[in-house]
Amino acid sequence: MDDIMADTTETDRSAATRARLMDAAREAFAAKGFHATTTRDIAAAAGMSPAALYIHHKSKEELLYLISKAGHELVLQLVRDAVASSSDRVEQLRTVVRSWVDYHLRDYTMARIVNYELSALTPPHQDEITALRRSAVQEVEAIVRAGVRSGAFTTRQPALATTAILSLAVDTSRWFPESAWKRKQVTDYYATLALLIVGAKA
Amino acid sequence: MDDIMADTTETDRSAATRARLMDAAREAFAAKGFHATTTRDIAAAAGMSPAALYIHHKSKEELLYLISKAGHELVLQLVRDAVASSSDRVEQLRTVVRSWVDYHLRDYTMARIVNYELSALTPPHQDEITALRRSAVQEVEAIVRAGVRSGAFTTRQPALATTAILSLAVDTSRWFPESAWKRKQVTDYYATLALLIVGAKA
DNA sequence: GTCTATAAACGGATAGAC
DNA sequence: GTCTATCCGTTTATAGAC
Repeated sequence: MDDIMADTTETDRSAATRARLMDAAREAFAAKGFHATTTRDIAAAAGMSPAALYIHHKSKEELLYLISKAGHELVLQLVRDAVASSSDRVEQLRTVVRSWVDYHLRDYTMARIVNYELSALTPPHQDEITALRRSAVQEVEAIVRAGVRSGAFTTRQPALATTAILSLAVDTSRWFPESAWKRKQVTDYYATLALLIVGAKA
Repeated sequence: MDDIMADTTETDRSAATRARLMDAAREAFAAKGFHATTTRDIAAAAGMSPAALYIHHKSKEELLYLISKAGHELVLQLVRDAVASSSDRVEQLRTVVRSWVDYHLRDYTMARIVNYELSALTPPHQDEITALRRSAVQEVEAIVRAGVRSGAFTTRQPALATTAILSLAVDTSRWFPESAWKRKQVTDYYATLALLIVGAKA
């Protein structure tokens, strides 16, 4: 009993420390970029010595990889949830854009890493993350194409339309925190624009 | 005469070398980011030793600054040319979007630096570049607002519409070179989308 | 698990010969 | 103006005490 409790406590503590380091790394990578961030920055922000970082993570790049992977998995999940939430293409697209944009605004530090730090990953990690990313994009494109087939959307450029819609969402993480707009305002507007772009029937 | 010719030749040579270094730096910064690029990378790509770089440029950051400034001035010029090209708001917006997008696709290495390496500039340089950038954005927003006033556009969100249109253009520099689309296809499509976003009368 | 200390390599920038 | 050689601060990561 004591052993089990002790183990659980240890595991929780360890997980908490790992998470603290990931949070610190995420903030720093988002603010200055991966290469401009030092392990000293991350360790200091997490309240520990640079050496302690290496007990919990193999390298600085591993931190980036874990953050990027978590962020991409979140996006993928959010897209799949949106698809599952309705069988109506208009509703699916509206939901996916609302979720994607809201996520980029709410969690713009993670979004910046997801969108702009891919090239700092090692090639194997880059490949893995790129595959996740492609899956998410293709789920959105599938909604658009299905809507076109069913007659719900009228765009003659489903692939380019998808790229445009996702560009709107992606780019928010670049400018958002400095702008005066509220999250809801941007989310609502971009969901409307997405339907306009695909030519959703009124 | 000899002196004048000699001076002119020297100046030309020097300018050419400076340009070669800026080209090399632009490619490297665009591919890997400012902080991941070393002065050795730049010098090697320009075919000279690391030390030679410092005869032509004060620092690595100065190279970034010169590239970013040139890129922003080009954008500003292109926006002003578009405004001057017509008094019709629809035509102005169509032209500015076409130029902006085409520039981002044609010169995506410069565009990446313009869009994504601002935080690597020194604070004074960052301030200067940000002012240039704001000017360009405001010129576009002025077109949209003028169009709304004249009844040519119907959007009720001119500022957000401008942000959306520019986001489409900006984000192309992130994904373009890897995609299969041709420049003209993207340029035409995005000019059409811009008019759709502002609600241009058919 | 965390620390201090440090190894080992890197990177921006300069010195001085040519 | 360009090179080779190098200075010297910084950075990632590890060693070893506690």
